[in-house]
Amino acid sequence: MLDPKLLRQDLAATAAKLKHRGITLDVPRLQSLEEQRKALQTRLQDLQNDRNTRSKAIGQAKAKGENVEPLFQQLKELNDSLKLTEEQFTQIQTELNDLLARIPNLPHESVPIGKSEADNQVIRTWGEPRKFNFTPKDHIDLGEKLGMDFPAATKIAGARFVVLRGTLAKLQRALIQFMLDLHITEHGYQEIYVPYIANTDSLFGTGQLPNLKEDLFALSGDQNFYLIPTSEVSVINTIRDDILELDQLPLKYVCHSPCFRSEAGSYGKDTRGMIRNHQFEKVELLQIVHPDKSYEAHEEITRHAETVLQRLELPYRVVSLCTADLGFAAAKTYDLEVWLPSQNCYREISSCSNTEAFQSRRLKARYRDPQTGKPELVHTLNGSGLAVGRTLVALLENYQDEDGKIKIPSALKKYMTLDYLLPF
RNA sequence: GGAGAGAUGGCUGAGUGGUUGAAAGCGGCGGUCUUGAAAACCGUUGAGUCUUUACGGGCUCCGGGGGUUCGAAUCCCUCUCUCUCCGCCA
Repeated sequence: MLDPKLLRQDLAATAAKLKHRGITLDVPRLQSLEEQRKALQTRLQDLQNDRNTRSKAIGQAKAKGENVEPLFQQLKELNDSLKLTEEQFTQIQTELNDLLARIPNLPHESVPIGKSEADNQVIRTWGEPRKFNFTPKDHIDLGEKLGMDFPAATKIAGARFVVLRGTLAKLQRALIQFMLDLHITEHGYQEIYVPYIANTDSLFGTGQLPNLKEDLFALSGDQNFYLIPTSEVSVINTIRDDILELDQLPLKYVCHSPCFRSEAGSYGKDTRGMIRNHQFEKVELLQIVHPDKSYEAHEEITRHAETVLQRLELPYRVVSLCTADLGFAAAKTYDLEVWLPSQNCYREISSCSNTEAFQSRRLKARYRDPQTGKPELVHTLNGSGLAVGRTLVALLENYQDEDGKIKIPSALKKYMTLDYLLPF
């Protein structure tokens, strides 16, 4: 959520920044709502003040044994107009809040301005795409002979799921272990295990609700539960409503979890294979930091995710998403894109974002400033380190040989204890 | 699933319709004393929000939501969560 003060004091400038994201603020409506809010709130509070002092007076009069009947009558009348004002105020406030809750974060000044993903900026490229002396197969063809079973998954659940068997399932597990160990022992993250189901407060806090409801799997029943689309939801919500001490910062968590996404609106995109599934494994990096440190942390978290690809010797590039391509909560995002030989292009495998105070404001997640003694909003960051399903895809495609064997990169040897995945 | 007990500030914990945003203790911060420290003593110490250039002032908040009342932490309804006992269970 944006700071409501921005919309009061700096509405024109804020609207201009959102324009770069392709968002048009209804400025006249916001202005009018804000004016009404202000007038109603002032009136309401005056009336409440009046009621409070008069009620206290009744208490005092009663204690002295005076006749309080006339006072009652006055207050009843006052209460009528108070009730009316309260209703009007609540209505305006709700309308304003609903509007505010749907406004995305403002892009950081360093974010390239653009109209579509075509305007994303390549920051750096690592590694050389391998030259094949045969036509490389895609992961679906390769996987078919390695234990990747889509028909079985379709029977169980439907499209956009996968069953993995044998060494391929083990390879996925090895990737998870490898990533966790790397981030824990070399990058200083604490491992954390969390629920994969979250309530509406949590999903509002990280920004999936109300705007991105369509992307979520909702559970039936009267509890308003959702499957998490990323462990970011669960991990970041551990600090909801908290006031942290300064010396607790930064908090750095690494979390492996499955992620569940409805992929509504992506019909026809990546329908085959493991690129875009309803359920996938992810190792996620989270940081909760002092506001002055968040851009430093953003570079760091990106480097941490890159390290995974470097150790696996997978060519990739880092892309700074332009204003039009930023996610709802992000002020700035670097995507990591890995080379996929079958598609002859780079594909997203990680997304590292600084949400600044956008999430923490929704969450009321704060730290105490020792100078002033006052609570201040923390900044939150998230980065995939990495999406495991897509890493598996990249591994198969980049490490294949002409016979469909897959070489295991040396970084994984300790977890796999074999040199090749062999087709059967 | 059955029976019962709870949810109050950073923590422990009192409060039961009226000057209670809340006793007391602990913790935190400031001070006195001391060469320094401890102890003791004194003071101070919740969050959010509105308004104001500021000083200040107001409003809201005692798990969430709703209700009764001139007035609710306190009474009623409801939901959530926690604890104890029984049953079931990976």
